[in-house]
Amino acid sequence: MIEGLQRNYAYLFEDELLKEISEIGTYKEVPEGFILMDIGDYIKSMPLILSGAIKVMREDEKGDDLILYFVEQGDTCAMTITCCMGETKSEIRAVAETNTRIIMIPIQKMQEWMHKYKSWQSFILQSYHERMKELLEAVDTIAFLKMDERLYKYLRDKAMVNRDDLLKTTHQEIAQDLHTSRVVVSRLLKKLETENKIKLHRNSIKIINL
Amino acid sequence: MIEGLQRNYAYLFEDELLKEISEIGTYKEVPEGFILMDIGDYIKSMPLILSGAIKVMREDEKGDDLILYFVEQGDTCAMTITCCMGETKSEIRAVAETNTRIIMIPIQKMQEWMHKYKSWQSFILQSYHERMKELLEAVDTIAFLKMDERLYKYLRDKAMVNRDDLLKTTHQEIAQDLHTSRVVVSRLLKKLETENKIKLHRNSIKIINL
DNA sequence: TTTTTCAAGTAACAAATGTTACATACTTAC
DNA sequence: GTAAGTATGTAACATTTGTTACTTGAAAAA
Repeated sequence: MIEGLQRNYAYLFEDELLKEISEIGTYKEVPEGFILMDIGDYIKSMPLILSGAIKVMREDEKGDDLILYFVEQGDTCAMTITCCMGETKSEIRAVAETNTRIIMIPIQKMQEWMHKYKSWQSFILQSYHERMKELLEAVDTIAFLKMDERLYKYLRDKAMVNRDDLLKTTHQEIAQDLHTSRVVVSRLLKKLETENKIKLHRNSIKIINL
Repeated sequence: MIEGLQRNYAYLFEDELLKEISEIGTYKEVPEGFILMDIGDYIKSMPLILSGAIKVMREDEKGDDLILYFVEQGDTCAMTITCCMGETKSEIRAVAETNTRIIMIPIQKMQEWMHKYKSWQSFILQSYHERMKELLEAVDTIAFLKMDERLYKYLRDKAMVNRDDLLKTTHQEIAQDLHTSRVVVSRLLKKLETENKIKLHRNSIKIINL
């Protein structure tokens, strides 16, 4: 368990804190598609990602989704911090994009360490900063890009966190993530194919020149 | 100077911290339209709002704006905290929506107080939480609402922070805030008027049943 | 008063996105 | 094998949003 911790967090945290994390945190492996946190959940622990990736989603009144961003190893979910601090409900849904290994830290420790370890405090504040920036990037994408650009960006981001330029997915799933319809996605994917940016297959999409 | 501080922050901070704030912070009055912070600026102090309101904006590659949210008295700009902590550039533009009174806190103190005062640490984290929530609400608005709904929400929000149901503004200004065109705004305003939600005049808009 | 400037109204059209309906082809279950 | 289910392709059309161009009317300047 401690090896993934070493690899991703050793340069961030002092040894004593790393030791505490490995003693107190609970190691967890979750499969692709696993819902780590849902909208309205009360959060009692925060995840440190050892490997894999997490998809952060927002939901509209009708229950339809919209992807905000992906979070990768070495990161945590800043919305969790927010929720833990304020003891409020989650505003987002976090879904494992790939098989993912995490360490869960209970919120009491999280708060305790804020005072005890300067590196932990920096990490928490830094995480907030990162997530704020990602949220702003999500705003840019949604507000300023047209759907074909959003789609291409989504495919590239997804390929990136999956470390694979061949995406196993369907047009329907993509449409759900982008909060649009399957027909629109098919149409724009076809366009991207004629532009030689992707290659379409059944149940998969290959990204050219990732 | 200390009176606005008392009114908005006395219940949040211990007396000693309030005293430090009033000694160290610099009082500032800025007029409507004043740019408190621009994209790319290096931030050396953070503002505590005593009265008034601030409009937080994002910019696209072409230099066109988009409003994210309004910040009111009793709040601070969480993006500032972010920037101060990380010593990075501002990601947003902050413009005084009304005449606004603020206290500026230099970043050294800001960090020092994080360790010294528990109430300050809570305030900072709480501010992050609030701003994160507002950003998510902005995402909802941009991603899930149609332009007429966004427009109506904008008008109501603007009336709220101005504490006036008669808005002094032009269609052009609204279009810039919503990242659309004047013609679109005029069209939808007309529609809102026929729905008896607003009343249009030259250079002003009256909100019915605010 | 006359002229100029600015805000707003509106028509006509273009582009982007969303919707419905159906065809086709691949995969899986039987 | 055949049948059923699923993914994709595509046409036709509706709606929303963006753009251009021009008009009207109010306010400000001359």
